[in-house]
Amino acid sequence: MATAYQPDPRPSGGPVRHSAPPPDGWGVDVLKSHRCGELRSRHAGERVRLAGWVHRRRDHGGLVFLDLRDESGLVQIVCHPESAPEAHAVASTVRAEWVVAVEGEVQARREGTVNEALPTGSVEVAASEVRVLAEAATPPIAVNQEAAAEEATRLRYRYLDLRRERMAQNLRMRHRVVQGIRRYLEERGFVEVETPMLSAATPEGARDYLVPSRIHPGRFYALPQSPQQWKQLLVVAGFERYYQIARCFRDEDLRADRQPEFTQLDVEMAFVERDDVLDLVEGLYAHLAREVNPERRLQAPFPRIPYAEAMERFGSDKPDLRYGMEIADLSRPALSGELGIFRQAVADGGRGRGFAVPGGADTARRELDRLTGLAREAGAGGLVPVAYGGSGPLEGLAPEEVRSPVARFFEPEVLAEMGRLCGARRGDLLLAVAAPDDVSSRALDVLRREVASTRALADEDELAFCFVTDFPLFEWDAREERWQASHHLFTAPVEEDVPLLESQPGAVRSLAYDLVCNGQELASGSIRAHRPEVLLAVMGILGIDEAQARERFGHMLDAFGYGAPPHGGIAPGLDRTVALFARERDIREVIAFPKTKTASDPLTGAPSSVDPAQLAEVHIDVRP
RNA sequence: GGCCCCGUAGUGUAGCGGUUUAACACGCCACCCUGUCACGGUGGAGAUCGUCGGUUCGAAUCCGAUCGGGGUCGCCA
Repeated sequence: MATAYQPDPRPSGGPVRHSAPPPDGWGVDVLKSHRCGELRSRHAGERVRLAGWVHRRRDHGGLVFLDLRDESGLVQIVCHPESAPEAHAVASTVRAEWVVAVEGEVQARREGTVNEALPTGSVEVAASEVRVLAEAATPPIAVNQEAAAEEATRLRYRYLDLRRERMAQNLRMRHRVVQGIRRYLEERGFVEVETPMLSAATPEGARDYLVPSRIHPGRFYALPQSPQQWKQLLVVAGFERYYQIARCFRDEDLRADRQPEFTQLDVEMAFVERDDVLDLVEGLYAHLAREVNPERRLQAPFPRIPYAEAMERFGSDKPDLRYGMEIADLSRPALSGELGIFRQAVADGGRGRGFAVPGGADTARRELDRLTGLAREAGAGGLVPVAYGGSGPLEGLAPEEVRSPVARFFEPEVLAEMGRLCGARRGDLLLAVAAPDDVSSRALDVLRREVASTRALADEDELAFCFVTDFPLFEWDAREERWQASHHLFTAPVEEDVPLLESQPGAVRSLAYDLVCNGQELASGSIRAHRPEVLLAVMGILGIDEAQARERFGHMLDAFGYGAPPHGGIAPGLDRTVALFARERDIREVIAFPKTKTASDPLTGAPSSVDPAQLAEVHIDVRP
């Protein structure tokens, strides 16, 4: 498929709208007495001055209609050849996207000519004067319709793309979300503090964007991947409730939900425990959803699901809770059959696990093959489908009522028991795999999401938030054969697991948590290890001895030595949050000037080559 | 970095070895049109098919390289 601009999936909302229309005269100045979109029947008889872009022209030879568009919306201008010949003559020459000023009288439209689809549709402005303020070349992408356009074209002419209703609405949505965040946090005593963009490179985590130093030959600043250390230092400095809407940079490959620069709502709080942070974020998102997405359903309080439970029930640490299909352990009934794969899996420390697809019994063979392929790609040896015929509960299942390639290995009652464990009824389809837990989780997660997607089980009008908690503190990096911090290295372990630090690092739970909505991770955070001895113990597991710790994190350890309050925080991704509320699946649709897949900007040409003299100043030789 | 998809008038697509003078829609230009609102009607202009190279009697069409855009795995919280 071409990489085309997808049609806007949302119901068409007419012209650009504001949550609260501004009062009359908001935009009063020399050129404009009113804004196009605010004119209503009550303005009939008023003389107005308007200015904006020609959205569309309808030339009847005699009469000419202009749809005039400004930030507030559209209004129809009518130009009569008899009563205003000069205005009519100018109107006959204007083209789409020309900028014009109009003076005229607001008139109620006569009966039968009212346009119900337009907020201003009950009136029109009879022009006495039309002035051209700027002509416009024919735009390479149509501003007045939601037509497809190549991503590169959209970005090269982003200023035109942003004139279109969808993008204009998305950026206004972003503004409203940001304002909502600021108001919410302001009411709760948070202080917004800026932190440096030029800081020190860190070997951990993502690749840094580097900035060469002119004053220090051979040295580099790094753009922040996040203000992590700064925010903790601010808390140590006595700012008990800090936040920042911070730009972050990561030099990694791009995705629909990843840009090289992106925005985080960075939050840190002193004297808090995990639930204080979660309560705050829950309140914030419930507040934002009510404000910008009042039409969508939301369940509060948000479920708080430990990581282990999320993996067990959904095979994922970012479960989509909008549909059921929870995973069940099928090992016990599976072992009573003759099928070798289940016995083998259990003998190897794995299990038989599966879930039921409601109404899936009629799934075609071809589709089952495709799902099997997906399970294999995820590492499973195969997929065991069981289709239960008829309707009603799974009692008294006859052999001919079960359709499965493995039916002959099991008594019908055993297959029924497997179905019951997944909550299946007749008419449903059981999908099961036999594998180690990490493999079955991965495979069943893929299948769950695939089935939900093909069967359209996820309700787009629902916002199913949840928190996932108690992540493992470490994860094993098989390639480098060492433990890595699964969140980041300042994350505190769960207190009761501290004794396990030495003996079983993999079993230590952390006070890290994620905010998840509709299967997407929106935020990540943790309570921090603020006691130097715990921090050093954690670093020890990560292979950082005290000397190295002093070398690299001495400033943090020093700071924590001068009276660090217990603290923690979270960092929601703003771009993802806005995309969620704007019902967009690509964060590029909610960023004014995003980068392409190859991290370049077709509008400005960045990244560009620079003058050799400029390079010499920062002591850089570029290899040919 | 690996794999996959796409690149044809301004825009989006069709054409996928030879009756193609490269088609269609929107847009654009001209003329007509006094109640339209995705106005309507008639006519017209506009493309060496991303670029370079190869195969072939013949290439938009097949092959290779390259550039650009997108997806995905790795990477990334």
